[in-house]
Formats: sequence, C-alpha cells, structure tokens
Amino acid sequence: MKSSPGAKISFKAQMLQAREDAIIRVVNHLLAEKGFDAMTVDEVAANVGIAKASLYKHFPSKEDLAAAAMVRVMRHAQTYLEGIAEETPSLEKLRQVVRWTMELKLAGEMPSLPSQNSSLRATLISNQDYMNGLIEVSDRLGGWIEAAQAQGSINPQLPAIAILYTLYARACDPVLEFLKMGAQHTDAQIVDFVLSTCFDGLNAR
Amino acid sequence: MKSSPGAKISFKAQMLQAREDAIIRVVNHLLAEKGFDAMTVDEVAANVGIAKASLYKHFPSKEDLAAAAMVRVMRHAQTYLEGIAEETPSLEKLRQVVRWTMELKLAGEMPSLPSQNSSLRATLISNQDYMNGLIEVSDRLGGWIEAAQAQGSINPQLPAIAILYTLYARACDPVLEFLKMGAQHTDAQIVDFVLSTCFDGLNAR
DNA sequence: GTCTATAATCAGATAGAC
DNA sequence: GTCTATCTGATTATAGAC
Repeated sequence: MKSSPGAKISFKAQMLQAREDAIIRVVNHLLAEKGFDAMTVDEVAANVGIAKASLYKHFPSKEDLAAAAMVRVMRHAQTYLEGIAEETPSLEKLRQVVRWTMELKLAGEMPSLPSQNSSLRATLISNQDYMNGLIEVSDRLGGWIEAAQAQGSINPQLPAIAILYTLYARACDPVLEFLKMGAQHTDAQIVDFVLSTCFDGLNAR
Repeated sequence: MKSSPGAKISFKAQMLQAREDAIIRVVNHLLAEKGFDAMTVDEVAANVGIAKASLYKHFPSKEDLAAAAMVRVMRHAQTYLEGIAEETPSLEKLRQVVRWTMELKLAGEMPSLPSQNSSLRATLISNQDYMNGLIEVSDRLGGWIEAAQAQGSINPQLPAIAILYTLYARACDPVLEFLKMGAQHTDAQIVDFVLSTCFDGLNAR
C-alpha cells in the first residue's frame, strides 16, 4: 500500500526506518571498535536486540551492513562540509575537516574497513549511495586542495590526489590510537599533534 | 645427538633452519599481500610445498607464524639501522629509515598485522625475540629523534613518542598503496611524495 | 618430520513456522 | 518481519601411520 495523500510516511515505514537506523548505528560502532573482520553478524544482532535472521531481512550480507555504515558516514561528512563557511580560507577548511575526522575517530565513531578485502570492495563500489557520496566529498575536497595550492598555502609540488589520500588517511591513522593507549595526553592534544605532523610536518620550521 | 667438536652445526639442524626460513619467507610475503586475517594456514603450507600438519610441527599456531615473520623484519631493520653511517645527521638518518621502510612496503615485503587482534597481540608481546628487537629499534630511533630535536632539525614541540609512532606508521600507510593503484607515478615518486608529506608537511614552505 | 585424513569450531547465511 | 533451529563452508588445529 502506498502512503496516503500529503506525502506522509506510513507508520510501518517509519518503524522500518528506525530499526534500520538502529542497526546501522550498532554496525558503525562495532566497525569503529573492532574492524570489519573481527565484527561478527551475531554480535550485531545481539547488540541490536533482534535475531540474526531478522537482520538478514534488512541487509543481504555482512558486506552490505558495512556499506550501509559507510553511506551513513559519507552523509555525515557531506553535512559537515556544507556547514563550513564559504569565506574560510581553503587551507583552514582542510584543517577543519581533518580535525573533525580525527575527533570522530577518537570518539569511536569512525568505522574502519580493511583496504584489501575484495568482496567488501566490490560491495562498496557497486553501492551507488556510497560512491556518489565519496565522489562528492572528494570533489569538494579536491577543489579546496587546488585552491590552497593556487594561493600558495599548500605545497604545489605535490599531486592533488596525493594530498587527498593523505587527508583521508587521517581517518585510519594508527598514531591516534597508539597515543591514546599511552594515556599521556588528552584527546585534544593528540589531535593537535597529528594535525601538526600532517600540515607542518616533522621538520622544525 | 649434540653437534661434533668445532661448533659445527649438524646437517639436520641446517635443513631444519633452511625449511623454517622458507616458511617465514612465505608467511612474510602473504602477510604483506593480504594481511593476517586473510592469510590462511593452508595457503602457507601450499606455498611452502609441505603439508599443513608439518607446518604445525615447526610453529604451534598461526599467530606464531606471524610473530616469526615480525621477528625477521625486526632483525632486518636492526641490520639496516646498524649500517647507517654514524656521522650522518640525525634528521637524515630518520629520513633514510622511513625511505627504507616504504620501499620495503612497496616491494611487497612489509608484513601488515591488524592492530586490534588480541590473540595475536598476546603472542607478539610474549615473544622475547620480537620484543627485544622492537625495543632496540625504538631506542635507537628515539635517540636520533631526540638528537634531531636538540639540534633544531625536528620540531621540538612534539613529544618524541608521537614522532616515533608517526615514523612507524609509514610502514602501514595506505597512501602508498592507493597511489600505487592509481598507476600514475613510479615507486620512487610515491616514496618521495610521502617522504615529503611526512617531514615537510602539506603546507607550503 | 612428513604425510593423509579428520576433528572441532566458528561464522555467514537460510528454512520454515508464526 | 521476527523468531528458533539448522545448514554450509571455511579454517585452525590434531591424530596417527610411516
């Protein structure tokens, strides 16, 4: 049955949506905490509070669960990017994005996927929502990178793609968790250190 | 039977050693190619050309296989470190080590382990050869880091431990493989890019 | 020590009732 | 859609002959 006039969403559809959101939040959390391989579908089901078979009614595979979490992160990122003031200098925009990314990671909300797993890779690539989000985010960051290079605030010798990857890599930088394990510094300090190494480099200035 | 006078190693022991070296080389290669989780013991046995049960006579578990590979890498690193000329400036020593590390990775010889797996972590920590190697390497690098900071060639604002982790992280930097996948640059160029972002940072100088 | 064969376990996915 | 119960395949590890 289609929704009634006024484009109202049926109660049933709302419940469905809410449940899937709950699932994705759990998946996101588990992916951040233990990674794709260590996360089990049983665990996801248990944390959501439903049976595993029910999970498979919503998502056809473990890979699709992870993909859904990545789509969510992409949407989240797009929202953040759109919130950055237009007049902010390009370099500062990039710094803010990296900072946001690392804070997400330290908060245990950044899902981490193995870059080698091929079945997962295939699922992600064939996921239009994910790919669109990824491309849009990359385009926007790419624009900022080129602008920053043009105005001489970012090293123009480096290919823009190398810079883009370097920024993305902060989302899975093991330095953050190692420093956190050491328990010698606050989260804010850790972010500042990595932000410094990322943009200023290790060399003295 | 003990070895005969002259401290000669028995033929049998030599064969054993050679076989274990072959195993570790295979493990090292597979760990570099697919990572610990994706590597199966069957695969290792097949690549070595022996039965799986024979493998387990040499190493008691999959974790111990990985640990043996890490011990090998540590030894390799120590040899490299010892080969660096004493009079080389500290900063340059560090740059050389990072370069060597990344070249090893691009050559498919740098094993990569998941940082979350707890059983693997336990095996590594209880492996004296590995821990000794790790500590010795860290001590040496730590000395160079502090020297470089003292003479003002590396940012003295950063904790030495953060710098050490940042250097170690180059051994599992996804930027290298992503750039390699793009096939737009030679390995030498890729190394130079990442070396530049690591020491000079993204900012223009 | 090496092998073949097999155990034991775990995890992704599904059947079928309600 | 949700559940319980089960299937299936992959993978670590071992038994036991030679």
